[in-house]
Amino acid sequence: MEGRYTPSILAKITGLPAHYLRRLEKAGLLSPCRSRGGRRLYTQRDLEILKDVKQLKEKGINLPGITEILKNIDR
DNA sequence: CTTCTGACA
DNA sequence: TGTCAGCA
Repeated sequence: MEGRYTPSILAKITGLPAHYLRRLEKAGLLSPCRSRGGRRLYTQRDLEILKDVKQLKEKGINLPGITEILKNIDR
């Protein structure tokens, strides 16, 4: 039942641009999967992460800040 | 059309 | 963080 969210969907839900999702992935705080051709598949798991990321960003946190905070939580 | 990657400002 | 170019 993992929702396969395309970057546009996450961008809509999280309000983050598709490219920013890539940045989070590089930060190591996301858990994306790789599908056919190299397309990314985000799941409900990513939704939870992005939800936290969004909240932290609203607080005025940036990439490295959100990274260390979210990396502190293990689910 | 949509997504991915790399690079640059 | 946002935008550009090229590619699949």
